[in-house]
Amino acid sequence: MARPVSKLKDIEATAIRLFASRGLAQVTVKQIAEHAGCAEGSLYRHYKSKEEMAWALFRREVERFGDQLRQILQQPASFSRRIQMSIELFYKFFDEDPHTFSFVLLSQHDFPQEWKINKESNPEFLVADFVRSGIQKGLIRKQDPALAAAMLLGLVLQPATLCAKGKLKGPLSKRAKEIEEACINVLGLRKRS
Amino acid sequence: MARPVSKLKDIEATAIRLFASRGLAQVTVKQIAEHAGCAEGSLYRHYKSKEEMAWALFRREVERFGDQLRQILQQPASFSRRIQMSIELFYKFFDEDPHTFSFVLLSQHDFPQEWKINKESNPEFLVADFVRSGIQKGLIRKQDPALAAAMLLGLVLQPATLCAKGKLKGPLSKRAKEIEEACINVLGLRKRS
DNA sequence: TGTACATCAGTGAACGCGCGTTCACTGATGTAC
DNA sequence: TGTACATCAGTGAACGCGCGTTCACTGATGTAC
Repeated sequence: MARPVSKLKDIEATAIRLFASRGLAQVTVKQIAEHAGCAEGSLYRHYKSKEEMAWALFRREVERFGDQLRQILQQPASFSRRIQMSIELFYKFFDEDPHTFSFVLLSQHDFPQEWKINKESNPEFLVADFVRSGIQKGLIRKQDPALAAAMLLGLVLQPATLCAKGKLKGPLSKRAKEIEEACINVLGLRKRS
Repeated sequence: MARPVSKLKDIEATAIRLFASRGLAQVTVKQIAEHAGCAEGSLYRHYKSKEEMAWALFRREVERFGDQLRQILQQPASFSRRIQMSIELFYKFFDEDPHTFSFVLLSQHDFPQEWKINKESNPEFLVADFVRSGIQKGLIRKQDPALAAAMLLGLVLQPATLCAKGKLKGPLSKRAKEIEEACINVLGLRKRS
């Protein structure tokens, strides 16, 4: 029999919600405790510091997404089909849990230690590898994989970011088709691949 | 005869440099003063607070860029030519003053008051208007202008952001050609326009 | 030209608030025997 | 089954550091007459 469920989940969910809406630096431990309905000290039963908690949450969520992205990109489906599924995955994540996704998108620049994320689970690396393999197999136009990956990321992330800030109307899943097409155009996908 | 040049320029340049490399919240007034070679109190001769200074610098730089972008987009040149010039402008700004540009790119999410930027000088609005006019004149594929503008921004900003973080090799101006092509593909520019 | 005053940027010690963090205590639960 | 002890999450008052900001003072320059 496990111990009764702790307040950890409440604290984490609250922190993510507040971080997403106000930004890391503008959220105090006191506020997290108040909104989560617990004492300020509780946070320190689970994390060494506020900073460590934020980083742990960020990393966990990026890797959770990255793991699923890797599975999709490694499937034996066609190139364009894998692009389609990736974008659908992305927007499913976003629409299902906008708070978490906003948190990740808006606070990425607060974590200089980002590179510590496992390479296998890092979306940036995964996309670059995917592009590289596409070029190598002659499926897409010859180009710099790093730059192409950056452009793809921008194409997908920027609408999501504006959505998170309330500047673009959701849900994002409605936009998947258009963005997918843009990705294919940018990569210069040859027909029938 | 004007008063001798104050330390204002030093303070601003130093602040921008530090903000760009460590992030707004991680930079203290003490550090700015030390690196600028003046007393902590000096900052308050020119700005009400650290926060106000950061916002003023951010706004000034965005509007400075926006003003030039507007001039380009309003020129009587062809649609694709205006895209080309816009991207060149963007990367010229970046390459000429990477600190300032990194500061703007990396700290955008720290300013919820961003909407206060004059509409005429706000790159986001300008791009959306440009797309709208292109659709109206039948020069590009019919599409949601807000989404298309978001994608264009992402296409241009993401490589710059990765560059600012040292994840993509510069100078960006070398990449202008490829990114320009991507923009044209995304918009679905009809031939001879 | 000289004198008196106003203005303003710079100084740096001092201040005090707000914040993240600590810690002694509590009570609930698991474990050993 | 009962008893004694260990473990652990939660509590909230207290702490103290670091930070942004203030303020009385200085000296340089501009202005009035």
